[in-house]
Amino acid sequence: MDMKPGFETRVIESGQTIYFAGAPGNAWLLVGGSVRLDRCDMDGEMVGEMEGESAFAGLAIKGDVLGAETLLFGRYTFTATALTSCALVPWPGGQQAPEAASLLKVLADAERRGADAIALRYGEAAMRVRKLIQIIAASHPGQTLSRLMLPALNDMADITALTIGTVSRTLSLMQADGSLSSQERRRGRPKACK
Amino acid sequence: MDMKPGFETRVIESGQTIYFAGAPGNAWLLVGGSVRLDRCDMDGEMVGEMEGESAFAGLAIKGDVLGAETLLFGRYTFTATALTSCALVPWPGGQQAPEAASLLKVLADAERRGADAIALRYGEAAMRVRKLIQIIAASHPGQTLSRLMLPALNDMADITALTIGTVSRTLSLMQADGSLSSQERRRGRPKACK
DNA sequence: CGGCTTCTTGAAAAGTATCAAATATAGTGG
DNA sequence: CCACTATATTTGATACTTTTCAAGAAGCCG
Repeated sequence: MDMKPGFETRVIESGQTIYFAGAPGNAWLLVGGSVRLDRCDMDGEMVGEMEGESAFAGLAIKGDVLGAETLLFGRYTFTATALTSCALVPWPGGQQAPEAASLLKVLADAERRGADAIALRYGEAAMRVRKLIQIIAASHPGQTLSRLMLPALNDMADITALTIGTVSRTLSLMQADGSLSSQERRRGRPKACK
Repeated sequence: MDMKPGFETRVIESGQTIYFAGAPGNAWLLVGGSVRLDRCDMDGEMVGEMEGESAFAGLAIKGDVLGAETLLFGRYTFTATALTSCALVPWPGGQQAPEAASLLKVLADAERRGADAIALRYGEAAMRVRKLIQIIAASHPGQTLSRLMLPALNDMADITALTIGTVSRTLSLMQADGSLSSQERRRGRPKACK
C-alpha cells in the first residue's frame, strides 16, 4: 500500500473482516493486499468443512474484484477477511454499471484465482505453504515479505487444508534453511484497529 | 440428457476432451453432465501440481457456462474434459454478446463452483468422495447414479487430491455398507466413441 | 487370443493430525 | 506500572490416514 489513498479508498488491517455474507453492499476492487473468502450461513456462522470450523471458499489478491455478485443480488455471497493489509476502492469506479468486457475480465480472473486456490490444497505441506507465500507475495509487489507480513497461521492452515501445527513447523523449517527471512515473528493477540 | 438435442447441441461421452487450452473457440452452456477443467500449457501438456501430472483447475456442472473467456481472449484458458456424459449448447444463444446480468450470473456460479471444488479437497477421504458424488449427482437429476456413471477413478482422484487407490478403497467401502449401489462396475479401456 | 487400460487389493512407509504444554505478545483493569 | 486474561505461535510424542509400490483381476479392442 505505497499509494496515496484517494478519498474513496478503504484500508483494512490484516485479520479484519471486510464484509459478511448476506450483508448488503457494493463491489470492490482490491488495489493491494490479499483476502480470503469464506462460505457462511445467514447468521454469520461459518459453515461447511468440518462442523463448526471455517469454510475457506476462495482467495483474492491485488487486482481482483470482490463482491461483484452484489450487482446481481444486492448482497454478498461470501464473507471476506483481510489476510494481509489491504486497500480497496469501490467498483466499478465512475459509471453505474460495468461494461461487458470488464465483467469478462473479472470472470477470467476469478477462474484463475479459483484454480490457484485448488492447487494450494495439493501436494506436500512444504510445497503448499511455499505456493501460498508466493501468491501472497504477488499482492505486495516490491516488498520482501517477512514473517510478520504473512497471514495468521490459522488462515494459512485453512487455505492449504493443513493444520496450524503443520504450517508452523513448515515455516520453521523454511526459516532454518533460509528460504524465509526469520526476522521478527508475530505472536499474541493481533493489534486492535480502533 | 433426457432432453431432445437441438440441432446445435453437442453431446460428449465421458472421458472425451471438449476443448483444449489455447485453442480458439466459443463459449458453451452445459445443459447436462459434469466437466473437469485443467490448467495446461500451449502444447496440450498438463502443467502444475506435481511435475508431469494433471493440474485439476475447476469443475463445471449442469447449468454452468464453459469457456466464457473466449469472448474476451478468443481462446480457451483451460482444457475441458467430460467427467460424465455431457450435453452442450453454444452460449450465448441468439444474440451476439451476452447481457451484463447474464455475465454476473455466470460469475456468481463460477465462484460457487470454485468454492465447491476447494471443499472437495478437505477432510477425510470418505467425506471427499461422498461430496464429489453428491455434486456429480446434481448434474444428472432424476437418475440414480450407479458405479458405472461415476467419473473414472483417475478423475475423482485428481479432483479430490487423493490417489486412485484411496478412491477405489473408499468406493469399495461405500458399496459394502450400501451407500453406493454396487451394480456393475466399469473396467478396462473405456468404450471408444467412433 | 494377446495387448492395453482401468480397477482392486495388500503390506509397508511416509506424512500429517492430534493432543498437550510451553512461550510470546496485546489488551485490560487495579 | 503490574498482574491477569486472551489470543497466537512453537514444539514434542504418539496415533492415524493416506501414499507408495506391487501384483493381480476385469473389461475392451484388434
